Amino acid sequence: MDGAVLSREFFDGPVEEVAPALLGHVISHRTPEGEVAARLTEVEAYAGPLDPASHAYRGPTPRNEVMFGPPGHVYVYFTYGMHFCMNLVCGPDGTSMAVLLRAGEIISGEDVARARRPRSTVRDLARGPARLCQALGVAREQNGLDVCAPGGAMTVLRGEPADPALIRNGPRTGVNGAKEIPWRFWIEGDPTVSPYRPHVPRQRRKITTEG
DNA sequence: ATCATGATGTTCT
DNA sequence: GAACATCATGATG
Repeated sequence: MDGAVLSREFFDGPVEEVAPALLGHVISHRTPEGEVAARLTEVEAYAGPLDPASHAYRGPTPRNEVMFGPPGHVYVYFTYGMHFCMNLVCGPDGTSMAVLLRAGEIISGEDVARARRPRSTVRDLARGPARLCQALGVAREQNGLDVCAPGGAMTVLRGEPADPALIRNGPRTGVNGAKEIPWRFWIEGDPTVSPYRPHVPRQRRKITTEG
């Protein structure tokens, strides 16, 4: 790792091309606790207004506004009442494409990541989108950060790009709409890639058939 | 290894 | 009110 930050132009393109191109590069986040870096092994592309699975499908809202801004910024959202997930915004300002970072291998700051996820094995530290955010210390406060600024708290560093022969793609994990769009990308054989789970509708908690 | 389930609260309708 | 780009845990093979 030579410390070079990926340029904003890298993110300023079609999301289905940027997403696989990110595999092998490195997301790094510095906090007072220390710096943690993860080599990306699994991502998903979301295509804005054309994509029923995208948070931007129904247009801008307070939550998704950074998706509509310039590329190279982080979109963080809160889900299931307890987890954060992070995306990198792609495409020109005014469009709303983004790449969900789903999994990675911790390559530096492992002690800090382990302190944040004390019950996790090393392999599972960033194996899943919410785990990745936890290991990196990413939450609401990081929403909107620019990852293309050298010296910034959060950056995407140039790593060894994944061998194209090892990149696989398939349907996105846990999404309801547009199940046929095969925009999950991962590095075949890497142990830190998360297990695929199809979408399951939540059953209603309370059933009041009696009384 | 797989499967089922509960936890939790924000966001949009 | 319903859905939600999930995870940890415990049961089972």
